[in-house]
Parts: sequence; C-alpha cells; structure tokens
Amino acid sequence: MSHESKDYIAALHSRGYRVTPQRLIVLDAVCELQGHATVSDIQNKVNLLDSTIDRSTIYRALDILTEVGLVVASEMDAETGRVYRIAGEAHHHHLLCQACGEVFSISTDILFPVFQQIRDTYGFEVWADHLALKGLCERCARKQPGG
Amino acid sequence: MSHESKDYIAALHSRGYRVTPQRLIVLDAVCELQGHATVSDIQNKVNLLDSTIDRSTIYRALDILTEVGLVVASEMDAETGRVYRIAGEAHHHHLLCQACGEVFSISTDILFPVFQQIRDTYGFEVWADHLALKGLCERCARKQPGG
DNA sequence: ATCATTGCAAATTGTTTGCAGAATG
DNA sequence: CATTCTGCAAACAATTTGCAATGAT
Repeated sequence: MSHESKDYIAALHSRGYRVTPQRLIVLDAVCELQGHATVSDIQNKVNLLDSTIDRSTIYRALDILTEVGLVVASEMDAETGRVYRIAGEAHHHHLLCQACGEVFSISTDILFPVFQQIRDTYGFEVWADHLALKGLCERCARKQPGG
Repeated sequence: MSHESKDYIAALHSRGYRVTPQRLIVLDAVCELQGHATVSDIQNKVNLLDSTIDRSTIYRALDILTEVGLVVASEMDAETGRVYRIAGEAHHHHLLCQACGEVFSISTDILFPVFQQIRDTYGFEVWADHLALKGLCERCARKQPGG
C-alpha cells in the first residue's frame, strides 16, 4: 500500500479525527483502485472486505480523508462524477474517449505551457491538479472521423 | 434573438419534433441568458413568462433542443453542473476563480496548440468545444498566493 | 384525427443528515 | 469515560418517467 509511507494516523489525529477500521478500509480501497475511483468503485471494494460498512460511512470517510490530505478528489466527466486517488501519487490528466469509453492518462507536463500562457495573458492561475479532456482516441477517431 | 437566424422550425421538424410554445420559451431563455445557463437559471427565466411550465418540461425541451443542435450543453464544475448555450455562438472556454467565484471567458485559440500536441503525441482528438479550468484570478491570487 | 407533448405526481439516483448505540483515545 | 464514529433510516436535491389530458400538424 503506497499510503503506508504516509503517516495516516498522524494525519487523522492532527485534526482531531480518530483512526477507525472503516476509514482504513476506505483508504486501502482508494489505494488499490489506483486512481480515478468513483464512490461506487470504492464501495464495491470496501464491501468485499466488510459488507456491513454503509455507503454514508464511505462518503464521510472520503470527506475526512480528503480534508486531512490523504486522498485527493477531482471531477471526471458528468456521468462519472467525482473520483478519488491517494494523495502524492503522480499527477496526471485524463483523456476520455467518448466512443469507446476508455480513459487514457497523460502527464501534467504537456499542459504546463498553456497554463503558463494563461497566467501571462489573463493573470489567471490555473490549478492544474487534474483535468479530464473529452474526445476520441486514435482507434475510434479512425472509425468515425470528425466525431 | 440570435437564434432567429437559425431555422428552429426546420430543426425540430427534421427529427419529427413539434414546435411548441414551451420549447420556444425555453429556447428564448437560453438565448437571453447568453451562455453558461444552468437549468435553474433557465427555469427562472422561463417562469417569468409562463409560471405553469414545469421543470420536467424544461428538462425535456433542453434535451430535444440539444439533440437537434439548436443549443449546446457542457459541463461547468461539479457545483454548477451542466450549462446550456445557443449553438453557433462563439466558442470559448471558462476560467473559474475558486476564491471569488467569478467566471472569465477565454478564446479557444489559446488551447489549440496543446490539443494539437496531444493529437500528435497520443493520437487523441480532443473535443475543444468547451472547457472549464479552475484556479485563481489575478486579484484573488494576489490576496492568497499559493492557493 | 392522429400522435407528440404537457403538467402533474411519483419514481429514481446520488448524497447528506439525525440519532441511538458502539468504539476510540 | 467523554467524544467521536457507525449503521440505519429518513431527508434531500436533481433528474427522469408514467399517464391522462391537451395541443400541434
């Protein structure tokens, strides 16, 4: 588990939160799902280990884990909604193919120049922690050119 | 109204849909709201003219107007959700300041080079019709540097 | 005269909340 | 042993759907 290196006990305690089995199971689930995990993904994973853990508990755990900085939330597209990943894992953006549904990851670097330019031009500082771009992947673009 | 130039009657009829007062009022509302209009914005506007038009009717009208290509839907951020605008209006992206909440518009041109590069590198064709970037505007960035 | 469309109400989905009992520090 | 936390159920908000009545073509 990549989060073992982080001191999750200290992270929780630092804000007066307690360490509970439910929260650790949720944290593990997010970790094992390796990026862009939805609440449903997480619940499925969690309930394999303990089927009595309620959905509301998962929501609350994710809120708290996000607040203390152990996990990071970001918005995928409208259908997928909010997704979670372990904090500190390599940032990347997503390319969402609207034809086959596949998700591709790209490094943040590729977008850095534009964000720089937006800063220069508009004085606006883009938070580049996560971005989901819709479009067509190579294979699907060949099948249905133009979209 | 900028949509009068479009033949909305033909657009609706071409797919077997009928032209109803409710649909025209919704179309007008989207038009007058001038970009990124939420369902609630639209409902408020619509109900000024006719308070008997139901929310479900507005949802259905927006679906159909989008399907026939008279309006375009896109996702703002998670809180704002889906927004609508008249099709054919100048495309632009949005910068959402997370401190003051203001929305800035930027032209699509600035992002064109990156999308080109993503195409070259990943073979992925980004749909650049609308993008909402979160961050801090100039004024707020000065107040709370670093975010 | 058809058949799509509307308004209403109820169903659905996704998320949040109140509370009594259980568990943590 | 004082609080925080959990599971349950109920509350909510946003969107969708079934249906009888209405209205467009």
